[in-house]
Amino acid sequence: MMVESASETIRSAPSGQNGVGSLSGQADGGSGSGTAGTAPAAGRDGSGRDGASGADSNGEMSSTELLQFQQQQALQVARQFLLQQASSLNSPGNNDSKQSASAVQVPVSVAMMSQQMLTPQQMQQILSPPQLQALLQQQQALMLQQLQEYYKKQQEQLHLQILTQQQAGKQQPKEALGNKQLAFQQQLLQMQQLQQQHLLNLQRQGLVSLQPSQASGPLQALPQAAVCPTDLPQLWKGEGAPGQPAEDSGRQEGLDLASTAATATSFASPPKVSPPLSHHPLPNGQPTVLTSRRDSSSHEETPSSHPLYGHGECKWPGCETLCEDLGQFIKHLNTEHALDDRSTAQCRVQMQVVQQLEIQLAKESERLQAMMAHLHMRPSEPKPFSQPVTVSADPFPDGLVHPPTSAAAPVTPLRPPGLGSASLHSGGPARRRSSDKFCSPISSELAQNHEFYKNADVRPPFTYASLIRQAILETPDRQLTLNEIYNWFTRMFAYFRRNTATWKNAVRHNLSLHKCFVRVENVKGAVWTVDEREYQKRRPPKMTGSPTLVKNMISGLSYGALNASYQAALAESSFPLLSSPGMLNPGSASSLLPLSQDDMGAPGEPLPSNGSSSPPRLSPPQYSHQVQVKEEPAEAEEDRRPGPPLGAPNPSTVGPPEDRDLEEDLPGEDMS
DNA sequence: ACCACGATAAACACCC
DNA sequence: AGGGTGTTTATCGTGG
Repeated sequence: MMVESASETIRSAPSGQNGVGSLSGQADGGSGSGTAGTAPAAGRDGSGRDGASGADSNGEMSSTELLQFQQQQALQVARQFLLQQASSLNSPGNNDSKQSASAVQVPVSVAMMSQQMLTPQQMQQILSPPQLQALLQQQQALMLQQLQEYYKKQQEQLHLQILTQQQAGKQQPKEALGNKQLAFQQQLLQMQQLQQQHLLNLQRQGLVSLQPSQASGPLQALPQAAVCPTDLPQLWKGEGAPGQPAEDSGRQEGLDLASTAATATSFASPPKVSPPLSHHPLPNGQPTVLTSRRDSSSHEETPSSHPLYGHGECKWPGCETLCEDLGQFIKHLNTEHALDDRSTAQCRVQMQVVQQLEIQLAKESERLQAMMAHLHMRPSEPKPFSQPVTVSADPFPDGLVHPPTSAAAPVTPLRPPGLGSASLHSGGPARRRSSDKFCSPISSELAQNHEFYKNADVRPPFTYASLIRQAILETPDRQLTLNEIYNWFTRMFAYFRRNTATWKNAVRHNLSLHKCFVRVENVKGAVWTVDEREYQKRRPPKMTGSPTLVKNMISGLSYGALNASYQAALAESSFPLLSSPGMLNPGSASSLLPLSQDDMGAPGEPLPSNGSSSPPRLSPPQYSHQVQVKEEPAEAEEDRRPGPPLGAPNPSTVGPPEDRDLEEDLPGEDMS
């Protein structure tokens, strides 16, 4: 109890009287084993950067400095994105608890209102790892876009400066001019290199901070792929090679540039393009460069515009602060919208808004097409559901769980991270019982996100019962001692490396409470086994994917009007999964062959329509592969078939369970 | 409002 | 005595 008090604030709820929030509570409170929680450190500083506005001492800003300034701005924005993301991913507890208070008080746009109570942690819980990953990717993508814009502008400016200088230079000695041009071109080159490095680093940082300990985890590949490094160069290329400035592109901005350039009197300042710009990503994601370098933050009317700045006011969601000029705005941006939970949350919300809008757009487009087709306005190729649908529908229909890692990557910006039909809901905290009902099969989900859970301090979206069961089923002989169960928890989930007292108690509680867990006296003491039938019985075979369910699933993301059609879309796409007949009677098979249903996982787990017989429920290959490779070879395999238990009595046939079996024989049927 | 569930906390018993 | 293990009860929040 007191434990939470310290950290409990996490939940937006000011009145967190209830222990609910304690999930992470003790975690951060206690210096606890910050095994995974490297992020906390990273999280904080974000805002620390400013200061030294006067660094320029000269009062004049060289073009180089201008560039640096802009780069810094851009990078800072990017950094914030990444840091926020990373820190929130890594140490929800630490981070959030501290700042949740502020997170709530922010006025936000209408859209955000609905979400404003979602703290990063909640987001975490709401979103499943793949979703989080997708989010991250999207953020990165967005960020990169921003960066690219910045860079583009910088380049344009540079070119313009060169041009204007050329003209102005008529009065100057040619040599000087030539030098200047050279210098500029060099700068340009350097800048471009820097850009690439920055971007790469940023990406890497995002990854690193996301998975500090996993240099080569599957996750890592994901974001990179998502951001698609290859895109960047292309984009940059589009801007014109260093040697050949894209003069045209620069024209438009030339106006303001010219004016601003005028302010920057000393044009020819030595190309001191900061070589010091070491881009070594710090472990905590703090680019030294950004913080250390004198930061321009203030004075200087930076010529270029800012996506968040328009009509003299800050366009940050919910913020309409008036800023006279860009410089002021930048200042404002850095102070008011620095790295903190609030910004993070807002950012995420914004992303979701965008995503949902995109989905909505796709949906509406589809509808339009259909309408037009119907009206014979044009031959419509009823192209299968476009992006959103495929997205939401694909999670595991074929059992081919797209590798959370790689699959997410291809996900274009359209991929609604939070929309995987099955995962959305599930993302929620373990306590959400709905999670169990229609989230992906725990085993497959686990297999997919094994690394994620293992390293990220995120609470798995499964119930204790599911987890315990999974732990037990993962073993060859399907039985575990309590301690082994504990170990499995800690081994598999970073989250459970923390509040041990709490969850261990919960585990014991669950073991005792649920009939599905059977204690069997063994030579080596007592072991716990799973009575599949009981397990399946536990829950109502009710989740037919009713619209309401789906609705609820996304209710957390409600976006007013958007919702209606969006939900409809989602529902549509989800139904195939949720309503599959197989789900109605998942127990049938399992009741007979408790062991064969490895991933029956949560009963509610959406299973491919094959119901009982067909094996390809969920990509066996993947599942077994992952697990095998990572942790316990063979176990996974065993899962799927009544594999010959090694030596130990088959749990399902062990005494006690047997009795129970007799008692209730046809659970499956009864249910419906 | 009611109920089922799940999470959490805590008291208690038993055993080593 | 103390810790690990089990059991049980109570409370709370969520969601149907």
